[in-house]
Amino acid sequence: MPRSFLVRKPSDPRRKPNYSELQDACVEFTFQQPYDQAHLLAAIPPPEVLNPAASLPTLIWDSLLVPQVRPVAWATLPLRESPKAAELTSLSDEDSGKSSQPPSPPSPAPSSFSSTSASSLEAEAFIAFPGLGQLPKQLARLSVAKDPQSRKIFNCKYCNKEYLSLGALKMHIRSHTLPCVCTTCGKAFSRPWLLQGHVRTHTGEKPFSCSHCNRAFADRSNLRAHLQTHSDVKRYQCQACARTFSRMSLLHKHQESGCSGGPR
DNA sequence: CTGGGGATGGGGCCC
DNA sequence: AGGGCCCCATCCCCA
Ligand SMILES: [Zn+2]
Ligand SMILES: [Zn+2]
Ligand SMILES: [Zn+2]
Ligand SMILES: [Zn+2]
Repeated sequence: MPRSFLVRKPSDPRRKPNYSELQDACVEFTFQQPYDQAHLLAAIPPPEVLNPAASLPTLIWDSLLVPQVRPVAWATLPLRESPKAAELTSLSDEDSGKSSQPPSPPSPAPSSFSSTSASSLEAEAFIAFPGLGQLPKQLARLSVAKDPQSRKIFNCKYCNKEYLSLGALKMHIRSHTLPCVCTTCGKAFSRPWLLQGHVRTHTGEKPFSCSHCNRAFADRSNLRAHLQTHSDVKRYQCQACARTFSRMSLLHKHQESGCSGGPR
């Protein structure tokens, strides 16, 4: 129920961000509310289920600017050197340069769990399941196998996903342990910056503003999506009717609702 | 019903 | 090696 946390304060737009709320990042915390179901589900994502090739959006921008032949389906590959990225960078420069963090105060390093080495995995497990005794420890223990090419494979004990690096696995495990907890509402997140973005929903801080219309956003990605609305040529095109859309989700809606547009 | 905003999850890259 | 940050993908809602 993400929306339930939406606390906008239109009458108090310039309220100073309560950065003290960030201190609670990744501290011990006992879940007392039934956890958001969607959140739990998201914590165990079967990536293969998430529309593998259902969508084949044509990024008009990219196809225009990157003449090389490549599968349209992969047109969403990150192209950091593309003009698109350049524009984003330039506009975000107005705010805070390259950093997505607003003028950030000296953020206290979350120390309670971020000790390095594999022991941090266990620490996080205990944080996430304070009442489960030894179980988390076992769950968090790494299972290292080897694939046919004799590379190490790290399995997540929560969902059995495989990773080729310990770092990747550790990062993933955070999505189970959710060590970063908002003191305002108790919602937990896998990473500090995710919590930080969430805290903005409490503070109303919107560090990313559109240079075209002065509208501000709390999230850079949402600003990016907004920028599309200023563009004549939208990134996502329906292959059947050639209509373009600013968002993948809109293209999906269009296709699922039956594209009536004649072929061309 | 469509478009757009809000919120959030995760992988990847860079320092 | 790990933390931070970036970008993408989605889902949910509302005007
Ligand atoms: Zn897992
Ligand atoms: Zn909160
Ligand atoms: Zn704008
Ligand atoms: Zn169409």
